[in-house]
Amino acid sequence: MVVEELSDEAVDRLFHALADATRRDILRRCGRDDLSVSRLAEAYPMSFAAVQKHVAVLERAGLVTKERRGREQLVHTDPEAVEKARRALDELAAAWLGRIGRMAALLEQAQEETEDP
Amino acid sequence: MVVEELSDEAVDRLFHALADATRRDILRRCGRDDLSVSRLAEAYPMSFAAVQKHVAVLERAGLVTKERRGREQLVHTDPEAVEKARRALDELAAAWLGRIGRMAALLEQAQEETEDP
DNA sequence: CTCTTCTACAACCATTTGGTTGTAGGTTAG
DNA sequence: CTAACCTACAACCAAATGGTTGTAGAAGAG
Repeated sequence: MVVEELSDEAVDRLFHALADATRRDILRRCGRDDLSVSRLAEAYPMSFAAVQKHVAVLERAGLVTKERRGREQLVHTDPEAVEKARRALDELAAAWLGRIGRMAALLEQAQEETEDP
Repeated sequence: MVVEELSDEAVDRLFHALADATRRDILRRCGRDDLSVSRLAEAYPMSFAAVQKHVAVLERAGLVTKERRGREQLVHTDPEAVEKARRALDELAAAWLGRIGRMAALLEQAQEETEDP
């Protein structure tokens, strides 16, 4: 897997897509099972078209892909997507917590005990 | 620090706040050094009031806090904020990547889960 | 005290977002 | 073939976003 640099716009789209409870729920559902858009739409108190738009936002952010299966379009969450988001967070953290030397270790080891001054 | 559960609205605010390049840059700058709002405003091609609004968004999301210092208001990023965002991502990942065994190992290795229900 | 600086906040405006309905095009079932 | 189903997309609307300017209040500097 290639470690692609994420542009500002890509990070914008990523976090924007994640900033909505319905879209996060779609990610969860389509992570467990690939679902068609209309199957998804049954789960939410909104129109089919609205769900279609949410899926489009997720797709533009690279969080899901669609695959034609007959007359249905199956949505499935990209397993690498979470890594992209995590990497974006890590880059931010590396920059903004640079003054706390401890963060370097935190990044390598991901997380450890977080309480000492 | 207690591991607080993040409400849907809190996660919304978190990711929404992160979905803007100017705000991410503010986080970086105020991670290296606490800066007053007007000092920050000098760095961006927009008005003081606009920067003030960005800081307010970050503050509502819990990513920064403001501390009065004389007539200035120093902004500094909350070192725990990145952990909150990371935890939100981890919870999402745990739910949506449950079917991919590989991810479980990654999560365990990346973050020692310190909860017992 | 007076002047300047820093901040807060209201009012306003253009654009985007999140929702709706409606229409049209493919694809499968009978 | 015809009917039913799934999807794509346009047009529209209310509300939120991201920006502006302007006014007013606190706090330091001189």
